[in-house]
Amino acid sequence: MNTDNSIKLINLIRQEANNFLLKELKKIGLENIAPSHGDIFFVLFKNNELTMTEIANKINRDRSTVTTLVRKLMKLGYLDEKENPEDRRSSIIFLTKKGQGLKDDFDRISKKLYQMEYQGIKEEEKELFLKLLNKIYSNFK
Amino acid sequence: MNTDNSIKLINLIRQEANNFLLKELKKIGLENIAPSHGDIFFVLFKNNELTMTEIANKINRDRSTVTTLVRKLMKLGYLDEKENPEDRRSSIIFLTKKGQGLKDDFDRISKKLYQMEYQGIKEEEKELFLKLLNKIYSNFK
DNA sequence: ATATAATACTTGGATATCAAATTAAATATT
DNA sequence: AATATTTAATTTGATATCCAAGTATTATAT
Repeated sequence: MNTDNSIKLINLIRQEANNFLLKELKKIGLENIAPSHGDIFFVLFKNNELTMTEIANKINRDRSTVTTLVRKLMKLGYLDEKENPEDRRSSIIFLTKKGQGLKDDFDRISKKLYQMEYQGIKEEEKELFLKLLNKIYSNFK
Repeated sequence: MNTDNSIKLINLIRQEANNFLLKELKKIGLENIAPSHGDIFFVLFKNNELTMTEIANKINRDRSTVTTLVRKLMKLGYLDEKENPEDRRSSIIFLTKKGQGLKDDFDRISKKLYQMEYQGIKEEEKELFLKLLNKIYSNFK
């Protein structure tokens, strides 16, 4: 066999993980939301303040995409922006109180996701799996 | 550590694999094409004739999505349809000569993709990797 | 000091995608 | 046989996404 179905499986796993996350986000009141919105929360929990371009780089999306994603989260009251004193072309995006309030939920959901993912998989298998994912990713870059 | 970045890596690998495929498809004259279009070719190489619903199930897309994807490939001359004698609601989709002509290219590209993916990875590692992908997928379903 | 280039972001246009509604045909129920 | 339900496909409407083009600001080069 020259080929296998690993890429197909990767696509399927991604879909299932996304569906899981969307369902969990819905439970905490985040509706009509894409996984990319979730990614934005994650990078802001970690970094507090970021420009549009920084967010785009961290979540691997086009800047114009991030514009619309962030605008939506602003409209919903989870994010806000302020002037960047160092560069008037850009503004700084940050979490509002309402946005910060979701951190515990996100941590919990994230934990649940990985518990589900690795159910019945031994620690050393998991480590090899991660090693191989990293290797494969670098093979493609 | 409760969590890792495996899902993120899976997303990144998927993106890179998609980009690779889009680039390769462009080389053989298939432009403005999505990976899902490629998936349709693959299932038709394997099955010759399929209804819209059958294609949708095999490529894991909504039927309305498949409608537009197939219409596009028809307009480009790669696919055609004929009446389904068993059910007048549905029609049967099949590859034209032009579409069939892409089979060798697809096989070559597919081979190239997996060679790139598994570069520097031992056979037994690859097998465990596939086992784990299957396990993880079933964990999510 | 001024022109040019680079950067940050937005806008506009296109497509993939899905969900919900619609239409038509096949199947099941009464 | 008449009606109801299910199914196949499409249409409609919405959003995520990208790319290309545009605007404004900052950095660099002449």
